[in-house]
Amino acid sequence: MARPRTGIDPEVFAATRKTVHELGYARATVDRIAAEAGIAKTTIYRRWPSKGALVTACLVDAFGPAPLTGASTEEILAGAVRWIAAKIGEPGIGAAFAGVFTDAVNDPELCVILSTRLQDPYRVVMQETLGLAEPKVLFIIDVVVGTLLHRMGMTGEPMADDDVEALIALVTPVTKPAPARS
Amino acid sequence: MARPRTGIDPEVFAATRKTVHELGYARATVDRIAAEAGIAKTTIYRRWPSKGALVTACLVDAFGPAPLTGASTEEILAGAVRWIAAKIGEPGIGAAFAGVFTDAVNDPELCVILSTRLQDPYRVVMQETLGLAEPKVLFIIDVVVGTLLHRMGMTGEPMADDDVEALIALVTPVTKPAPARS
DNA sequence: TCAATAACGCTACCAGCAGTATCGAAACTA
DNA sequence: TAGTTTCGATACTGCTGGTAGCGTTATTGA
Repeated sequence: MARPRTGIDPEVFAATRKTVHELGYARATVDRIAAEAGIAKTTIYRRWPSKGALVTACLVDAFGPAPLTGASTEEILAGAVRWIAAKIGEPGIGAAFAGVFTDAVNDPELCVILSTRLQDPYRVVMQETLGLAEPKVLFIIDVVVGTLLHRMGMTGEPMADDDVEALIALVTPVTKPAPARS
Repeated sequence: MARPRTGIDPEVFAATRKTVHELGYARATVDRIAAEAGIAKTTIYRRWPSKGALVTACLVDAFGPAPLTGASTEEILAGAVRWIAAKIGEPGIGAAFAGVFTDAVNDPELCVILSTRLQDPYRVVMQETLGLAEPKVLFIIDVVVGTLLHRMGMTGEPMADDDVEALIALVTPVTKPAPARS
């Protein structure tokens, strides 16, 4: 093996985040990201099949493992919501997330990548940690992530803390067996 | 005045919905929409400033006035959620909505159009009918629309009825003055 | 030390799409 | 009939995602 696939990935991810933060997802062309990272565009396409896949990998790298800690189910969920809200509020992350999500709507291949690489790992861990069935966890993810992205997309700003707390209060009852409906 | 600006708008909207339904938002090019409507692309750009503006106008036309009827605040809200969920589930509507929303994330001008023409009218009516302050209504819209679009984008299918009911149960407490938080 | 090899940089290129410009034709008005 | 305004058709620009080909560099392994 020649030229070891030098661990440039972190630099590419950093360049992706910076470029998306400065220019937005649409104007963050692969050319610019490559230039920012100091590599050639072709190198990016040798490692990721598409722009969406690159940004998805960048998001996976940026999010890291979910901090599912707490004394109770409520605390664990609350911590997870605050964590994802903070992550989406980081420079470039929210715009990148909304961008790939947007692209994925009409790109089945990217949709699979997004579900598999980004959503599924967190879904599985949440099912195990919270002891909930898959449909409920999927519903919670829809509500939490959908709300955060909608706010981000409509206002351009991440959701304020008190609204995040309101969101936590909103989804907490879902974890309980009988959602107190008449 | 010559050639009366014949009311072709309905046909253009129908062509837009059909094309987006068949091809998705990204592949629904303005050329194709114009061809489907039997008019020239230039005519479209004489009436709407951008593709996003066209689709937004198409959505406004498709949604129409919100049916805010019911005996109580809860019933009004529940009816509104079922209505918007059904609309987003209609062929082409959900994809079009997700598409413009996506485009708007990195297009400030389109963002303004989307907020002004589509969201604001419903927000104002909801404030008046439900007797709620603007931040609360915005929060409800974020939760309801964000959740529906996230489900649509991730699965490609509209949200099932029982999940819509769960969503209604989720947001109903927000309308009450003291959200039952310790 | 010296090939062989694999990944890289560079340049050029293609295809598709949003949006613009131009001009002749049609249709309505007065 | 003359004037006005919109429409259709065509051609074009600019940008972007993605691909191809080729020379180059650095590492491996003998």
